[in-house]
Amino acid sequence: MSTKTREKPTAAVEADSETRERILLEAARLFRHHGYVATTLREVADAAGIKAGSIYYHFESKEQILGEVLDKGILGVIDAVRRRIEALPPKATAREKFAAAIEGHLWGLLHHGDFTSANIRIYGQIPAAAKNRHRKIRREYTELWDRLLEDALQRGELRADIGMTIVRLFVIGALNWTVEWYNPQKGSFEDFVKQITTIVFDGTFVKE
Amino acid sequence: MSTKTREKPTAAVEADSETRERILLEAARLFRHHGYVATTLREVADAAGIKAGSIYYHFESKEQILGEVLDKGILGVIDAVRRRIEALPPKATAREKFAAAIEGHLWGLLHHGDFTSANIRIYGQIPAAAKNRHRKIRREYTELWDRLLEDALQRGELRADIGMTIVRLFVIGALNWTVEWYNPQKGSFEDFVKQITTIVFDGTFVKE
DNA sequence: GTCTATACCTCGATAGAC
DNA sequence: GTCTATCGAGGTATAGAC
Repeated sequence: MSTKTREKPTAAVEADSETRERILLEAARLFRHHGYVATTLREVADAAGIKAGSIYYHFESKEQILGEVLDKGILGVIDAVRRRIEALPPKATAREKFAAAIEGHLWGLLHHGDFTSANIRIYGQIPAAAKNRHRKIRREYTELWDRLLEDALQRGELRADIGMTIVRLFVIGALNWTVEWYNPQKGSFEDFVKQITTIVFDGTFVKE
Repeated sequence: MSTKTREKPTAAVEADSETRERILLEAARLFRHHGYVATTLREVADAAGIKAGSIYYHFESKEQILGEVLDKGILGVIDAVRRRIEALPPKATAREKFAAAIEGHLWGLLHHGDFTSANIRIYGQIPAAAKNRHRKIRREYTELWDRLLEDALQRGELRADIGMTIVRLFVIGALNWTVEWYNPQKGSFEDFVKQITTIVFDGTFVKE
């Protein structure tokens, strides 16, 4: 009984348990479609195949679940954008960098749809405490875009007759909202990105 | 006691009472910032300067208040767009019509900020019954934009290499989201409209 | 690690006085 | 037309068995 075979050290890595992940996944989906307050922990538990009380073994509170859902939403996007920009050759143009950022943003956004949509939809409505925690990470992300725009402006690639801040707010807002209407059954993702990128760079109307 | 002076006929016009309007206004503001479910009728009553029970003299239920808030949000926008398009001379170009629609949309949107933002933020999260009532009016509005785009395409003013539906979804989504970040203290409304319109028509980057 | 049972709270809505 | 008082339902969170 003492020297039993312990084949795998099972590495004390407290890898996220499967149940815990399922709770987050279902919470994101329900937050997205019904809102944070309207979603009950009984619903989340039900969707995850457990009972409500069991949630508290994995999380301290409903608000903690909210926090992790919000994190997953934005971190997935940021990561995708950073990767694509870093993968570019050093002498890439501002336009190429900007295109990489758009593609990364859309990929991260649509790839984690429930998390990103939940983030976008409910961010304006969450408790102030949860909002404060996320303000910093959001600001870092906008600064990343501002650096891209600043670069493009100095190289003469960005239009100079529109405020940089308006461009950033308009573009990120427009990209974010695509998660509300994007339909993967109406064409490939690559094609979708191409069209959105074209609109952002060159607009929707024929040059006068 | 019978023939008492009744000076003003007070016109049986059941004009929206002041209290009723105040309830809608505060409800819109609270729905916008906290969501529909998170907002309690006690909060609404408090903000409107009455007690919770009194709300039921003016409305049958919380959901009825929601319906009227959603209506005000979208009807104000539709009305502003229609007016501006109808005010154009008959031989206006598609570009001029589209610009008028953008200006009207932004004006209606930002002029009724609490109602339109509440509409946009919570539409994805309201009870199915409330959603169904509004689907029709939303569809009529998108058809209005589709006619503008169809016209522009046939006249060769709209780019032909981007799907019309994508353009409509992207543009309306982008415009709607401006209510989340527009700051009237950072320039005039006219200037704002001009910049947004330029981006939509001609994009953000210098022509290659 | 998940269950049942339940404490405690606040919600939307109603009834009836004024 | 607004008030106070209250009902029944359903929320988050906890305690303790298994």
